[in-house]
Amino acid sequence: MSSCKSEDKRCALLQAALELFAAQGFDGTATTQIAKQAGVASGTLFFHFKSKEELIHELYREVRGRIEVELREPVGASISLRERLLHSLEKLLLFLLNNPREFKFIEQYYFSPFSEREVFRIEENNIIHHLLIQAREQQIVKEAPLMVLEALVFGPITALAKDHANRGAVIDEEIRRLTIQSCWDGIKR
Amino acid sequence: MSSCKSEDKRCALLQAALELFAAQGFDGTATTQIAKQAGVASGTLFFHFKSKEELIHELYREVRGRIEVELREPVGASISLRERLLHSLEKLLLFLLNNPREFKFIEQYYFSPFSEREVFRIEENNIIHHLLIQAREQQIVKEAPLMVLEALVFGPITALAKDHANRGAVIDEEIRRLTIQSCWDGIKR
DNA sequence: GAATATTTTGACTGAGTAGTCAGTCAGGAG
DNA sequence: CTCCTGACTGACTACTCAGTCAAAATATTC
Repeated sequence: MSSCKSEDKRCALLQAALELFAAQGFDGTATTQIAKQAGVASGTLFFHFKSKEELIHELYREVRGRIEVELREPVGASISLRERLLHSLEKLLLFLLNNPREFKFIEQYYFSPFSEREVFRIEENNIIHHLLIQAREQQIVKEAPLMVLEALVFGPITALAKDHANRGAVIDEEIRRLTIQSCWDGIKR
Repeated sequence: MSSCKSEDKRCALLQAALELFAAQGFDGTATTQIAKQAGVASGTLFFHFKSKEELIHELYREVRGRIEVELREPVGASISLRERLLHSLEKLLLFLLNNPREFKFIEQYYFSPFSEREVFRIEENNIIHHLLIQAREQQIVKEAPLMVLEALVFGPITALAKDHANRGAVIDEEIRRLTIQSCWDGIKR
């Protein structure tokens, strides 16, 4: 925090890793390449991170933190639960569309053997999770297991993000609106 | 088909590759390990497949073929379009739940750099794709881009399959029914 | 500004990998 | 019986890569 030089290099390494991992995958990206892209020597990576695996976990934590911040609701907004939920879903979708590298990295992390050690889901511990529970309690959405409700809202959103990140599909305002609205139609009572 | 000795080893290699890839990923699995698991010499893999990459493509084609067969509808079934669609979705979900290795392999393939060369989607060229188009023409589902309709049905299904394959979530009959029904609620007019 | 602590460097190591190739051997043809 | 074919073998090669380390550079303290 105080000394900037050191934090800068660490940051540059995480940034470079994110870009390369998204483009080439974890195993397709050598640590030397990450260092090169970050503009540091190959050994520096291992000063800041114990191993390549630790770098990946650390990067995951960092990205996940950014998503949580992104979804954080403005205080004092007293609109309806339904509105708040739809708004959060829209924000999540927008974030994933605007940050395809982050999305690709996270999907990769989720399917990698790492994720079995360090538990993960975009879904957990975020506002949408809690909004769904509340909405179910208040009987404005179906009385279904949380797993089902989450699949019904996160599934379509990640499907669109996948189309965009991996195939360059253009997802305009209209498509986003239609999808989010239909997610609601799927879960509402 | 006729000569068994040769086909057997090729088959054993594909089978071993599927298991190991699902458990350890493409890069986490050495060709020697695949050969060992298949009970053949390391060189045999390269007799049947030009390279590791070709083995992966071949395995993908094989798995995809099996899914297509699985989803093939019985002829002469003259139930409604809605029934046929829901039935196909249920069959897809069941297949992915019953074959987590196939699911993991396919997801991995989709996110790997390979898929950019050899185009892929579970979605394309299958019955569900065509049923959705028909249903939209007949105005029994929403007038939305196909991408949206597909996201709304494949998204939740793959989300559940993910929960099951990667986290061991138990997806019972009730959960399947609820999810498929809700997918319909999401797309119906 | 000397002494000490932190950070950075890049050549190096050793483990492991994809793919090769000279040779084995069962079985079919003549 | 002899020759041939081609699936199969496994030791081998050329190479890559994560991680190390001794020394240099830079920052901090007294």
